[in-house]
Amino acid sequence: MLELAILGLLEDQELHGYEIRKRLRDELGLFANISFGSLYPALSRLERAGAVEAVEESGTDGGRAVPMTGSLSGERAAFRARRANPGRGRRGRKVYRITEEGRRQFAALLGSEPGAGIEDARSFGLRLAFARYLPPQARLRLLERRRAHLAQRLIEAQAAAGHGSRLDSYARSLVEHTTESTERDISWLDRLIDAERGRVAVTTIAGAGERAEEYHEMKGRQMEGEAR
Amino acid sequence: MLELAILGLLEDQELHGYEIRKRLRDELGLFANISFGSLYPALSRLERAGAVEAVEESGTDGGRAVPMTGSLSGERAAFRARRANPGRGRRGRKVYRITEEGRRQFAALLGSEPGAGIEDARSFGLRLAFARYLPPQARLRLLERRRAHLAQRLIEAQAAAGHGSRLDSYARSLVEHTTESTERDISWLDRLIDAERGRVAVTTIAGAGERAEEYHEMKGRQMEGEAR
DNA sequence: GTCATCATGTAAGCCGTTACATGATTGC
DNA sequence: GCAATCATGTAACGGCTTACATGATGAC
Repeated sequence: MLELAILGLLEDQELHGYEIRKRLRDELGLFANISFGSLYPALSRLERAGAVEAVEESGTDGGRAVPMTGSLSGERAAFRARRANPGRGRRGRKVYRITEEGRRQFAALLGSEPGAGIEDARSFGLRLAFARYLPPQARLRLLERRRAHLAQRLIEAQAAAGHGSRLDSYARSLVEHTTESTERDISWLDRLIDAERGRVAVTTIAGAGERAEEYHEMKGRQMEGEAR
Repeated sequence: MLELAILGLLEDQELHGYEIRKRLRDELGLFANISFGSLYPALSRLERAGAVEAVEESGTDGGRAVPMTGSLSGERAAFRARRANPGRGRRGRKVYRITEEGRRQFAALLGSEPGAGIEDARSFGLRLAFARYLPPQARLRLLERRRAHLAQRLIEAQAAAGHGSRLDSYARSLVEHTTESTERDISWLDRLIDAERGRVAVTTIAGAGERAEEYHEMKGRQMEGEAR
């Protein structure tokens, strides 16, 4: 799961560990503050598995550069200090890039159905956040599976509320609020599913089936207006 | 955490493991289907720690009885089969009752602030579900802490959304939906906090401070209309 | 008598945490 | 120079999961 998140962020640009943590927290809101004790070992595992590699920081390396901190003097100092120490620009900072093997692993992780098991909110959120790397049909399946799961939970909750279950006001308030949230989640998913079905129809008509590895990447690059 | 949930359910009535699992899933909606591999070891730990004890099933034991399955012939068979085998009525079913020590541990667990750490949704939900066993002031603190936590997350999310963070439509939809949900959670908490402040004011005027061990228990029993 | 369900348990392992330890960079 | 923050890592452990194993009860 964490590895999926890391690979997903690295698909987009090169990053170092500390920055990955920040993105996960601030940008996606998933893994509210993942701990370093998870993050760094995960990066090591990925590196050993050949999914990522340490790279020279910034420069003319073709990929998107590591974001600057905003301090001019600091960046100059970093430039001065940079040596031929793989992945260690600005001494101590280890920048990772995803490999081809890593992209394969990412696609596999992203596409794999969590075998009827957990299917929890975090796992879904993570997959949705990276949905642009999923083929349209898989995207639709992801949304529909989540919808079905929530609808099921709703049914069970209503069944339990029906027979007996004398709860005090606190527990009742909690259950009711949870139910409302779930209903809103389902409406939201319905909207996403609708939008997605439209897209799938268009794609199918155009003749492009479930084949390619990346989707809407062009669009993504355009949105950023970055040199390439 | 699981132990808190178990003790909380047992505060109310005697139960066996399988039934505890069902309650957690159907009634509270927390721990969607806790696994037996967690549940039974947890019960064993609690028993070893003297927090719970196996008891004779149903009969005239003073506590609330284990719920019947609804099958008359089955219940008669269970009665016939019952022997002096601690906690094993209906052969194979092990019914637990909370002890005085268990009540102390429960109060301690319930009241303890999760040291600035996780403070996650599940932990809060669990504590709220058992809020009636908390002194009014502690109840208020629980709600306010949760509110503060969510408000903080909201601020951080907005800060991140402000500078940069070009997300694609999927990630953006996820972030926006999450933000809306958080805002709704906060409104809900505000309502609970308002209601609670009223109660605290009344209690304080009446002269009852933060002392007793159980609250609104009378009310709870009345609501159920059960023989005692 | 047989099948679904109820019921309890053990073993291995995953995925994450906290606590600890270290050092570079940068603002003041 | 000193503190705050950035940055990387290790060790121990916590809590829950899956998979496996077993057996009783109850409906038909």
